[in-house]
Order: sequence, then C-alpha cells, then structure tokens
Amino acid sequence: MAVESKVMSIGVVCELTGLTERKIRYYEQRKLIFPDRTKGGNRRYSFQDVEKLMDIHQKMQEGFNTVELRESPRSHRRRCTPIYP
Amino acid sequence: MAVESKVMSIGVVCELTGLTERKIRYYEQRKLIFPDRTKGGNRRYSFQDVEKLMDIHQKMQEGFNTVELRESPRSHRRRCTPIYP
DNA sequence: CGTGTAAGGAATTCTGACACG
DNA sequence: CGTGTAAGGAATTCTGACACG
Repeated sequence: MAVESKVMSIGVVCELTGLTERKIRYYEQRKLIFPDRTKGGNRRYSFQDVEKLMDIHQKMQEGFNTVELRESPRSHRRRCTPIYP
Repeated sequence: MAVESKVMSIGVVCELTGLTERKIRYYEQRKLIFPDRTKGGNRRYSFQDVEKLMDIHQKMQEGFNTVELRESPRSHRRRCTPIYP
C-alpha cells in the first residue's frame, strides 16, 4: 500500500531524487510519470514514482531521450541506428 | 526506509487518517507525534506517524486523554483511580 | 481538556512563456 | 529536445487567539 500511495509533494520528490521541479514536471509532460492531483491541482507522488524518476535520471545521463524511455519502460536498448550506405 | 520517511504534508495526513488539521497539530503539541519540518516550517509526516495517529484516534475515542497516551505509548491501561475513603 | 473557527501572513506549487541550443 | 528562469496567481500550511465547556 505505502509505496504506491501518492502522498508526496514535488518539493519532497526534489529532495529525494535530486532533480529540479522543472525536470520532474517535464518528465510528466513527456508521459514518463503520472502523479495524482489534489483538488487544488497540486501534484502528489508515490515512492514508486520516486524510484521511477531516479531510473529516468540515470537513463537520461546515459544518453537516452524521453521518447526512448517511454517506449521501453524496462528494456532500455538503444534503437538500431538506421543504416545509410 | 519508506515507512519512516517524513514526506507527507498535513493535508495528506488528514485524508489518510480522517483527522482534522487541528487535532493533528494538537497531538503534536501534547508530544504524541513528532513530524519533521521543512526549512519554511511546514510539517512533514511519515507513514509511521499516520499509523500512530490512527492509534491515537482510536484511543481517544475509547476515552483516554493525551497525557495517558504519552505516558504509556504501548500499554494503554487506565491508571488506578485514587481511593478516597 | 480537546477541538472548532476566522484572521493574516508565509511557504509551496502551478501554469505559460521566453531563452538557448 | 531538455532545462533554466522570472512572473503572477492560486492552493496549502502556519501561528496565536477567541470560544465552549
């Protein structure tokens, strides 16, 4: 129950992940994470979201882009580079 | 790690416990719970705090007062009523 | 004692945009 | 594309007090 509960504000997530609010919101815009919202519109994240964000952070540093991370949530293999003879 | 992490704002705790902000802050004032604080002074609670609050809620309904709940965090036996002959 | 409430301010978060590249 | 930032507003939270009992 606890790890999936959407209970954290973005500020706490920043502290836990080391990411900026800007990045976290951007990854949401790119459909990589899906926080809940309060009635007032504030985002609420779970510990699972925090873990996913740390994964994303790692992959981004390795050179992946947001589209690649969305397409293959688990197996992050670089797409085959098109061959131009 | 997760259950002790102080990550929730008081609003979330209200939703999870069904308690009012007033009650939650009052139980803190009575030394029953000890949330963290952000630099700005906002309270941050853990899932353990939420559980403790639900325990407190239960005990309060059973007629205990805040002093009794502070003195015996586990065994909630009513103190012996003084005998006045 | 335990809790509700109105009051005013402060911390936190939100969106949309401009910027750079 | 991915991210920083300043801007203005809105949601959230804080404290101290008055009230009732």
